[in-house]
Amino acid sequence: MMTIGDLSRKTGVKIPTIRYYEEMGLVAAAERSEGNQRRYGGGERDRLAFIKHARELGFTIEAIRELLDLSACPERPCEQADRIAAEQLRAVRDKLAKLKRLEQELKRIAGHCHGDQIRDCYVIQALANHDLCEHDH
Amino acid sequence: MMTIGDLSRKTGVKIPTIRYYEEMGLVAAAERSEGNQRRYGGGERDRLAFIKHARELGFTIEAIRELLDLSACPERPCEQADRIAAEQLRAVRDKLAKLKRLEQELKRIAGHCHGDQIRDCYVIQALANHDLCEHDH
DNA sequence: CCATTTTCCTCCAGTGACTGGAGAAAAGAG
DNA sequence: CTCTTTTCTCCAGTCACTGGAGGAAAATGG
Repeated sequence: MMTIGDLSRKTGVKIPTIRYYEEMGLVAAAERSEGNQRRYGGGERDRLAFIKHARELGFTIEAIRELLDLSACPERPCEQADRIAAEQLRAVRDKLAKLKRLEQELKRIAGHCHGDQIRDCYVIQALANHDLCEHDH
Repeated sequence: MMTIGDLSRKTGVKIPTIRYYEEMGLVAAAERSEGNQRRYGGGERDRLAFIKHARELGFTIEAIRELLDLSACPERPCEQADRIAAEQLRAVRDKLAKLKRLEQELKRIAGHCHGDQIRDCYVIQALANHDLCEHDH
């Protein structure tokens, strides 16, 4: 049996975060030692690793909850899991598209300033006047 | 003089957000009518448009505060403004790089599932086993 | 066995940038 | 004057943590 510190070191998930996941119901309330300290087995380590991986891929807590519920039912169809992953891919692509537009605009704005003083600063001017932008955002 | 609702419609910034910006000190505390309602002039509209534009480009409130302070000093050098914009560009590029990696991995994971049941679902398996990933994230 | 250090417990507040609801007061229209 | 719309303040919630305070349990060293 591991302490919460052991589990934290093994998974790279911070201790308060583990407790937070417990509070959110992503991991079951842990067994306790005589002195009321949490004790974990290998199953919890795997579950936490799953959660960490999903978080790194940007899944929300809610999506992870669904994925964990699904993974407990091996005989169910995997449509829903595929749907959740596809949805996350779409969300990431949306963000990517937005960020690419921002990058373009910022690159233009940041590389465009040839003034010395704020008076002539293109950064300030571009922010003050939306018409100086090439694309909308 | 505009009411807060007029200002909101003209700039596209929601009323509670305008009040929030006032609380944060991005816009000065507005003049008030006899009945204690906020009243705005064209200067505030321009300032709010500046803030909105900067937020759309992802600048933090703190960065915007600095940019606004700078824009009030036309004779100062514009190095700092350029630095803030360059820093934001860097932040956006960092996020872009991370998201691109996520996109790759999610695309691979989401497009890889040929099972019918959760038992064989690649999405679930990939999340459970980090070794199935091509890159780190 | 005891002292010290490390780890753990719970509770609570803060992050960033808003967002929205409750309840009351002011403004505008007819 | 009434009715509706808008505004006011205050406060709580969002998301996913993060960290501090104050105290108890566990591990380590002698």
